[in-house]
Amino acid sequence: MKPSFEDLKQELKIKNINLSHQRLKVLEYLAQKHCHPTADQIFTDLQKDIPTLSKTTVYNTLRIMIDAGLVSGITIEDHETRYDIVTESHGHFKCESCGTIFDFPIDIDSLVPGSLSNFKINNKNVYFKGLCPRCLSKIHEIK
Amino acid sequence: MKPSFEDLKQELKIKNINLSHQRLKVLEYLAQKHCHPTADQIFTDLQKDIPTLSKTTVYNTLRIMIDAGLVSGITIEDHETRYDIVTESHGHFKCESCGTIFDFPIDIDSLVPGSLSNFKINNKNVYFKGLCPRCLSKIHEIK
DNA sequence: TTACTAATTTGTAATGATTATAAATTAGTA
DNA sequence: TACTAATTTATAATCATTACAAATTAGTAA
Repeated sequence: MKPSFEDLKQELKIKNINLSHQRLKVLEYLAQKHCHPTADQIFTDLQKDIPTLSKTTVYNTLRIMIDAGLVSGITIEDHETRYDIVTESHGHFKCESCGTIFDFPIDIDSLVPGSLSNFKINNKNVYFKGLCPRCLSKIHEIK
Repeated sequence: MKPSFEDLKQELKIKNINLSHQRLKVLEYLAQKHCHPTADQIFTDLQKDIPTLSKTTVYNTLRIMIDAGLVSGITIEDHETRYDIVTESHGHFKCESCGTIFDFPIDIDSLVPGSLSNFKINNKNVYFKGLCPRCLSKIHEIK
């Protein structure tokens, strides 16, 4: 269950982060679209609302949100980071054909291996790669 | 258990990939050092043996090995790929302080979630981030 | 060996995401 | 209203990776 935009605004206030117009728009975008956008996608879409928007601001804002723990950045190859409102434990599946990222439920906490008992684990990630149902069916059509 | 350098050479022969000097050196490096090096680390170290080595060759060779299924490239943030001889299922832990990557045993196959039943999964990855024991003890020393 | 062809390597330049920097703008406050 | 700090913006820099084309090397058949 994703936190609502209102919840997120609350969080920022608590952490003493100013709620500027640009920051709110970026956060709203992430809260509403659950599509794991790249920084560039966020920039391009928000530019329609905020014509003066700068890409640097998008990057700055994402950094601030990540540091505040509201947003996570995930990298699944392709040297492009995708951003996501932080939610409960889930895995990511990236389609190698269309690039879409899908969430899937997984109990990552049950994964804790005994061999890391002396490590401080801050962050756990599970990601799979392959083909999504839509791209699979396209391949069948071609054949 | 990592495959031996001889096993890997065998694999390449079977796949009809020429065993050039440069390719063998890259493969040998990965088979001997289990340190998940970056392309740049491989290049810098091998340059001592092969002064004429080009970084492009390192990238080319890694691409060929990945396509052949002998090597895997992992990206854990930081927009730098690290390379690794493909072995049985294991997770990766990256220390956020020193950057070292540690392997840990984990049964990734048991993770298959029912919600991905219509997806074709080619690749499964588990990575954690945090602090390794050595960096943890350094922090304690400072305090 | 020699000559020819294909594969490989190399160096340089291009790409593209991200970051650094500093000036311009905006917000907050007394 | 004036001042200060925070934020945004535009531009340039960085850095891993890729594209490309020339140079080298290897493989093979005469």
